[in-house]
Amino acid sequence: MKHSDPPEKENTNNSSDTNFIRQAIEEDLKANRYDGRVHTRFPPEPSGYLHIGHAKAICISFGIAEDFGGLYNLRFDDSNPLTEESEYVEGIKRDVRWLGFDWKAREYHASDYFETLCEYAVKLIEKGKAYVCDLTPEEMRSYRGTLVEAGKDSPYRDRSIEESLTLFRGMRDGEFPDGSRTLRAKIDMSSPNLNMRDPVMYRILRAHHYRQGDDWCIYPTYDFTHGQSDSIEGVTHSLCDVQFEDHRPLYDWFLEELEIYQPRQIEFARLNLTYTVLGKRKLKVLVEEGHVSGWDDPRLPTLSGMRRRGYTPEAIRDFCNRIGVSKADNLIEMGQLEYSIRDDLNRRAPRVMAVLNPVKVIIDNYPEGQVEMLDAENNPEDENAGTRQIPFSREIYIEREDFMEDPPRKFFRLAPGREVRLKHAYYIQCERVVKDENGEIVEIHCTYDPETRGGWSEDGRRVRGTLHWVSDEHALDAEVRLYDSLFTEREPESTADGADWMQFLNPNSLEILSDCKVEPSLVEATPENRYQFLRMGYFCLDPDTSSEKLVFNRTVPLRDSWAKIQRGQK
RNA sequence: AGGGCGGUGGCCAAGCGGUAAGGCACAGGUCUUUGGAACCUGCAUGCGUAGGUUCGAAUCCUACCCGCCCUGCCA
Repeated sequence: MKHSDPPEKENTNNSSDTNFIRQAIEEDLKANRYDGRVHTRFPPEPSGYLHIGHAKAICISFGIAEDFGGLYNLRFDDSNPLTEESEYVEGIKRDVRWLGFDWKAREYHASDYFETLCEYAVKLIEKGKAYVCDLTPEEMRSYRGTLVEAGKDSPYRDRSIEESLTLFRGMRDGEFPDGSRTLRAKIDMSSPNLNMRDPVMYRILRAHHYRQGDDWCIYPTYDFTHGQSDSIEGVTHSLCDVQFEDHRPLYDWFLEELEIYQPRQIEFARLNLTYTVLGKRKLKVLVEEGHVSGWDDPRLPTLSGMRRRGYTPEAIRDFCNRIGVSKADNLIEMGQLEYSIRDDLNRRAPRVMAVLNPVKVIIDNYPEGQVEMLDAENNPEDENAGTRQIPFSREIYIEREDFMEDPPRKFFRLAPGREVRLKHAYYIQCERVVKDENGEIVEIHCTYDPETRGGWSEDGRRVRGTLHWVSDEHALDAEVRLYDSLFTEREPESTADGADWMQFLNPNSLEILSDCKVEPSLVEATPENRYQFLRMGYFCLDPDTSSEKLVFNRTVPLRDSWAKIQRGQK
């Protein structure tokens, strides 16, 4: 792989082209450190689904490789048979592919290196750098020492090489019970870096591995697997979370003692997002305890949830580019993510009309039984999007909140005596309202001006408000699901009083509107299509849709300066 | 308390000894057949604090303060 040109800038509004990792790689290239190669990897454990934090990591590792004309691997770090399943590897692959990355044939599994890893272990034993230890887990913990006190050498530490070799073979051959012995690296029990205090390399564990079946009863630990896997794959730059900074000396120690190829590890800060949680274990709790409907619940920051909600891969990648890369702790505001999805969908999503909280409008002077087909542009941001025809008739629905009997100043919508424009249709003026016995408005009677077809008048009359609407007779019924943040706290995991994050679950994170009216063109909607419901936000069809019922998810509302004005008036 | 890593506006983030980029948010305004979008303007005499070096410091030095991570046979 020959490197020549600096990374291309695909977006000038980001700092990704100058981040410290790219700088380090440029320097390595200049120094010809890896023969001009750039080869990265993304190493998930198949024990859960990917979330937006993983998307950041993927965009960094794969994005850098792409920009430098290098290669990238997708490797499953599957050294713990207790938590891993094929279902997750399939889910992860689907999500990475959806994000738009193609790892070609470079799909690897650390479990495929088990035999090699075993040979590595034997080599370290032979060098006197590893030993079989008979300490129980409790004993090992007490021998380890504390953050401030050195640990003590295990009584088995000076066992002969031959004995350790025999014992390790016995471990592998299933001669000892689970957990009875471990293979440990012989490093330094007094190291201030706890990872260097004779870490465990192998454990005895009779568990079925989703790929290796029952071939093994010993499994390597992550620390004895990860670095060597990168080495075996010829990875040049192992980009990871800052939490592994402390492990780097250990990985380097293994690689040096093993005398094998050594990649360069560079750490960056993981993503944190306001009003949600991103820990894999926490997401699992939410799913397993039924607080959400599944891993793809649209309220979750999982990629499958975001996909179902209507997020596009382009928006997610744009977001990842915009937030930058550094080592400092960060908490990105949800608004940043919303900006990226709105920016993308504004340009691409066709506009349609849908009334979420319908109230009937009767146009008294419109001929009964008449139907007109009106031209409507599909997307004012895209000249090539074309137009469609929408039916107009005497009885229509408008948004309940677009009418007020006694409106405040600055309310530019429908009210008694007021004239507004029906988008793509006519000007209408409110004449009177009909209420039911509870005082609820059931009908708004209006008159229309036939001279304003298309929503325009020759006389230069100015109309401030424009409403969306759907024709009663032609409308499709739909359910619309509105989402709010999953948590009520900006940082549910670290509030001032240290309360448990679960208590901040937002009870109103899902609002179901079951009596919505949408324009007829939406019969053709599929979950892949995203729409702007005019003035309401961006929506997409949910897979829960059946032949009886259309179901839409609100991806994100439009920015709403009217809501802001209202807030200011209160 | 030991080790590792951080601290630049409300949230991110450039900056690499020559006098604080950019984005999001926010505030005004223009325009508008979406109260959307777009466009314009404003938004750090200041870079955790205190000293020092220098003609010149966010950048170098010293001390201190604060935050995060590390005591699984999880990854």
